[in-house]
Parts: sequence; C-alpha cells; structure tokens
Amino acid sequence: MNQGQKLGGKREAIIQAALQVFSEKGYHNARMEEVATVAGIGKGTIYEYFDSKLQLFQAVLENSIKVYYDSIILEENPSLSFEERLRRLIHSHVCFSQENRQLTRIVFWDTEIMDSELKDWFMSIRKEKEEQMINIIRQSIKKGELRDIDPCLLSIMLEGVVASLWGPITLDNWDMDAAELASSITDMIMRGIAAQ
Amino acid sequence: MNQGQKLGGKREAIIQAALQVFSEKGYHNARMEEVATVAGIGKGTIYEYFDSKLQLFQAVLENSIKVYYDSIILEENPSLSFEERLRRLIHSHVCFSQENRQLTRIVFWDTEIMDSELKDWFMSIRKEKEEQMINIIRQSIKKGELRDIDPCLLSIMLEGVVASLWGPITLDNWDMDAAELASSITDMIMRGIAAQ
Amino acid sequence: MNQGQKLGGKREAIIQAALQVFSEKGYHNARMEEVATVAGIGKGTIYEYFDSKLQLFQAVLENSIKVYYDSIILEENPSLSFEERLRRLIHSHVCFSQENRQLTRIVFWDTEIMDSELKDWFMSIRKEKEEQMINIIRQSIKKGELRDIDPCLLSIMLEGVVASLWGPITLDNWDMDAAELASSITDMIMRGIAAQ
Amino acid sequence: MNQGQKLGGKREAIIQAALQVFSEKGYHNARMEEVATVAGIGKGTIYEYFDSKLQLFQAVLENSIKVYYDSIILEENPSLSFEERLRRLIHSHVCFSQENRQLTRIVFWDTEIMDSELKDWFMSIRKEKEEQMINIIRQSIKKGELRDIDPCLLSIMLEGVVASLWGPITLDNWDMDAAELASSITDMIMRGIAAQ
DNA sequence: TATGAATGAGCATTCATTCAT
DNA sequence: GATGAATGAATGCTCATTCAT
Repeated sequence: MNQGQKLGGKREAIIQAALQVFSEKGYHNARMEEVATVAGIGKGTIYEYFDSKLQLFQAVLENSIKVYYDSIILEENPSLSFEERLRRLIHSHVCFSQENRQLTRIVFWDTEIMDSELKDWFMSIRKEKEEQMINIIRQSIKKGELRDIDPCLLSIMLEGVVASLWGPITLDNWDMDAAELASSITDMIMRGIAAQ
Repeated sequence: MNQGQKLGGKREAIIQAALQVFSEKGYHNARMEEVATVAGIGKGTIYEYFDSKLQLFQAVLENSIKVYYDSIILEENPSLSFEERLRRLIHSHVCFSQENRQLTRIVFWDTEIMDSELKDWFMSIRKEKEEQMINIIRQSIKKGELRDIDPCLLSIMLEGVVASLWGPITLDNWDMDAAELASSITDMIMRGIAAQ
Repeated sequence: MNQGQKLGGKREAIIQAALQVFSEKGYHNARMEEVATVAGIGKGTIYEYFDSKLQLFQAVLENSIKVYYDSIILEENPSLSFEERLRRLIHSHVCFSQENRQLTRIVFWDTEIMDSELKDWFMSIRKEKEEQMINIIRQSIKKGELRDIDPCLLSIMLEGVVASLWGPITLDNWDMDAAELASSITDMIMRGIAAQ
Repeated sequence: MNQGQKLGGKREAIIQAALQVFSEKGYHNARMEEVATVAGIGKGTIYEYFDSKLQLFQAVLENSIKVYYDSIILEENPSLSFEERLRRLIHSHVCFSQENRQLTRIVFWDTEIMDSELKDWFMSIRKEKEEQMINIIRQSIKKGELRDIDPCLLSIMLEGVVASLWGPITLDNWDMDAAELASSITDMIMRGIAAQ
C-alpha cells in the first residue's frame, strides 16, 4: 500500500474542502464539521492531518499563496522590455483572479488570522517577490527604460494597483477583457495620465 | 431599542474603547467584557447603548468611516490643477494613516463583518466618493489636463495605490515624510514611470 | 399632605400594573421595567414599595386571593338549603371568573412561584375556606340534607369542579349564562348523573 | 437539526433527568447544567439530542403526556356500564398520580411553557380524549344509563374532579386506597350527594 | 421621594478538540 | 487509520437590583 499517496490524497482533499468553506464563511464562521462534510470524511479525521483549525487554515493559505505565485509570471528574461513584463504580470494576475476569486481573497485579505510564524513566512515570500520586482525595476532604470524613481515605492504601488482589481473583478458585472485591461493599466503606469 | 439618545460622552467612550479592542483583536476575538473594562464601565452598560456586539462594531465602523472621509480632502475647487488635487488627497490620506493606524485598518480591511444594511450604506459612501473622483477626472480630461483614459479604471487604481500605503505605514520602520511621499507618488502617476 | 394616602395609591397602582403584566406574561417572562411603565412610574420606585420581584408577585397574589374570596359567597346562613348555597357559590365563582380572567388564573394556577412562607399563608387560607365548607357539609349531613359521604372528599371534588370551569370560561367562545350554568352543575352534583 | 435518530438510551436518560429537574425546580429555575449532571453526562451532550432548553422541556412534556394517556384506561367496551368505566378511569388516574407525582404535575400544570405548535398538539390530544368521553356519555344517555345532562359539561366536570385529586395525593399524608377512593367518587358522581 | 443609568451575577448555547471503538 | 459521540471552556446577553442625583 502506498501510504504516502493515500495520506497525500486525503490531505489535499481536506485542504480543498477547507478552501471552499473558509472562502465562503471566513475563518471564524467556518466550522470544522462543515469542512469534514464537504471533504466527505469524518470530523476526527481532519485532526489526523492537521493539529488545529488554525493550522488547517494556514495550510490552506500556504497552499493558496503557492498556487498564486506559481501562476503569476514575473519574467526574469532580460530580453523583454519592462513594459512587456508588467503587462504580462498584470495579465496573469487578472486571469488568476477571475478563475480563483475565493482563493485571491484569502491570499490578499484574510491575513489577519496568521500567527506570527506564518506571518513571517508569508512576509518572507512577499519580500522575496518584492525584491525580485525591485531588482527588475533597478535594472530597467539602469538600462534607461525607466525614470529614476524609488524602486521600493513603485513596487508597493504596483502591488496596490494589482490588489485593487480584485474588488471589481469579483463583482460579477465587470466584463472586461483581461488582455485589454492589462494593456490599459500598463499604459497608464508607463506613460502616466498627464496630457502630452 | 437603543435610540442612542442618551446623554453622555459615554456612548462615545464605548466606541473609543471598542475601536481599540476591535483593532487589536479583530472582531471575533474581541470580548465585550474587555471593551467594558477598557471603557471603565460595567459589561451591561454597553447594552444600554448598543443592542449587540455586531451593532457596536458597526457603530465603530460607521464612526471610523466618517472620521476618515472628513479628514480626506477631495477638493472640488476647479482652480486647482488635477495634479495638485491628487497630491493633496494622497497627502491627507498618508497623514491620516500615520495618525490613525488602527482606524485605517478597520475602514479598509474589516468590512467582511458588515451586515447587508451597513454594507449598502458603506458602499453608497464609497460610490459617492468614487463618483466625485470620476467627475473630477472627466473634467480634467476635458480641460486637457489628462490624457483620454478610462475614468473608472483610474479611480480604482488610485484607490489601490492609496490603500497599498497602509501596510508600509503601519510597519513602524517607515519614516518617510508625508509631503515628500505624496509628491513622489503624484509625480509617478502623472508622468508615468517610463523614461523621457 | 396625606402621605399615607399617597403611598397607598401608588402601591395599589403598582399592584394593578403588576397584575396585568404577570397575567399576560407569567412571572418569569414579566419584566420589572414593564410593570413600571404600565404603572406610569420609574423602575426604581417599585423598590420603594416592594423589596423584590418575588415580593411584588406575592403581594399581587395575596391581593388577588383576597379579592377572590371576598367575592365568593359561602353563606353561613343556616336557613338556606345546601343546594341553594352551592348554587350561589358556583354562580359567584363563574361571575368572578368571567370578569377577572387573568386574576383567576393567578389564584388557581400560578402557585408554584410562592415561597414557603407565602405557600403556608396561602394554604392556610385555602384550609380555612375548606374547613368552612367541610363544616357546612357536615351540618347538612346531620340535617339529613346530604347522604353520608366523606366531607373532605366532597370538598376537594367541589374545588376541582369549580376550578375546571376556568378553562372553558377563558376560551372566549363559551357564552353560557352564569345562573343557568350554576343550576345545571348544582343539579348534577346534588342528584348525580345516573338515571332515575 | 436533531433528527433524534441517535442510538442510545442516552436520549431517554436525558429526558428522565430533565423530568426530575424540571419537576423539582420548574422550567425557568431549572439549569441545563443540572440536567446534565443528573443525567451523568456533559453539558454539551444534551445539545446533541435536543436543540434547546425549550425543546427538551417539550420532549419531556410530550413523553409525559404519552405515558399518562397510555396508562389511563378509557374503555370503549360497550358491555361495561358507564359507572364501571368511570370507576376504572378514576382508579387508573389515581394509581398513576400516586406513582408519578412529578410527571402528573407537568402534564396538568406546566402547560404555559408550550409553544403554539406543541400547544396545538397537546390540545388536539386532550380534545380527542374529551370527544371520546363525550361519546361514551351520549351513548350512555341513549341507553338510559344516564340522565339527560349536557355531555360537554359533564366531561369538563369529570376532568376537574380528576385533576383536583392531584393536590391531596402529592401531599404525602394522604393514604387512601386507590380502589376505595375511585369507588367513593364514582358513587358520588353517579348518585349525587343529596339524601335519597 | 422618585428616578433611571449603571451594574454584574447568571445562564443558554457553541464548537474545537478528544478518545474509545 | 477513521470515526463521531462526548465534552466543557468560553462568551454574548438579560434583567433584577442598586444608588447617586
């Protein structure tokens, strides 16, 4: 018997069920019993795989963050222009958000639940991605693609712009094309909004 | 039940205590008894002024939102350039965030608790401010101050940029000057980040 | 100023208000505040006249019992036949019940609330009335008006018959004439229900 | 929620414990914790079987009423005389009351707690038994066993007489023989109390 | 005397977690 | 391993009672 596989499959099923329930109800209103029901297993079984509700949530969060960052293209390829990279980043974020509304919310909004250990881990991942972004910005400035702006500030702003799209996207009456949206935003960021 | 007509600053004191406790612990981990203790009153007294924990939270939220929007300058004055208006908006937001860290978090992040009535009220306020912003953008486009961009999209992006500042601001090691920060951001938004 | 009168009047008003509220809601669901409101006074004032909710209820009960027994004719007049006395007793009970539905319920049904002291007092009053009834029965047996039956048992049964009328009377669709009802019941009790 | 389908005698044990506690303290003064303690289980376990205190009480009441009516013989057998039937009815009631003092009280006196649904159910059972009794009375009148009296009125009176016995029976100093008591009462009812 | 704002003991109920099967 | 019946700590809320005005 392939125990590892068996374990892994059930663990995964629990995480998927928990993702669904946590997304619908939020952490505090979600009940372990409902997670078990959705996963099609008994209540006690969850505790074979996770020590507590908090740890289960954090596993969900960890998983979601991984899935998110795996799907986001932050191309290191130096042959691409910064503008093209930015467009692709925004495009992949919009596509992801449209396809994983609940998951996006957990990644971006339900971070208050995290204990300090997870928070550190989460921050370190964000930091890593931020550093990556900052590096790309720095190189682009050197190459003369970008003006001499504060790379940190730009990085923060870009994150804000990207995050702000989740609201309108989840409100189902927004039928904007992802590619077009990415282009519009990229254009605004690159060339600014002032006339001329 | 509670017409909220009772005399004193006691209602206000409860709201302040609740703001503190809710901010520290979050809605679900906050205990009514702690709110009472912080307010320096008995547990039952809260219920003389608020019908339930939820209503108390919503009163806090309502109050916070009012305070926030009262402090944010969104100048209608048409003699000012759009750039100047934007700079002032960001500047007042940054100042507010620096002085009311907890409050900012409640206004921007803890909205999942709201019941539908409050949500509607909250959305209507946001909508109103958004409309205001969109109008200003439209006029500025007409006047030739801004390029012909999508006003709605810009409005959403600006909100995202502004919201994204809260994280770094509340992390206490960020010692940026509000005025300088506002100018930098405004400049980036107006002129874009591309070279030339 | 006639203080005694003033006191008495307010005390009486509280008892009347309490009677109404206790009757409608029952002891445990009645709230002191509502009693005060109905009495047109402040909550604290009740405690100027009664030490506690329980004592107020007991005052109401005491009052109700007095009013009840005062209105019930249990004629000692030996020139009347037992049958006539019984008819008058039932008639006055029916009339009282029709006019004081709430009060009757309190006297007959809400006795579980009483503390032991009040219970003793209440039982002693009942006992007294019962003794009176038993005496009348004994005399009537001696006089040859009644068969040689157990006076205690008859007394209990009569109380049961009388009490059983409260239900149908308070269900408002019972439009029986009090005098006729009293006659029918008396006849049944006196002559039995067997044919011949 | 609670389909009441769980296995064990545990549900029954809770009802028995609740019967005891409710009888001793009355509904409002009974505490769920005491019910749990008496049942020898944890507080939360009660809620595995009953949704609320009220539903537990109603289950107790329902159970008690069933037990009562199951034990009361209201013979339809037409070969028996009305007098014999009445004697058996009273006899079974007295026996039941002596053996289930607390339960009798709940069935006859604590009906104010019932919600309207249970009240309807309870009333319909009472109505059914009353109809049965009224029919027997009617037939007996037709057969010439009884005088031409109002069947409804007699039914009510009999209920009153039967109920009135509970008081003396539960006061422990009443040591009357059930059979003898039933005979005495039946005799009084049948032949009346007047001499000759 | 009259008031009603303030109080806090008391209790029903929830739900994460355990553990015997 | 898997289960779900059992548990009890935790907490929102009520309302009789007090007491400063």
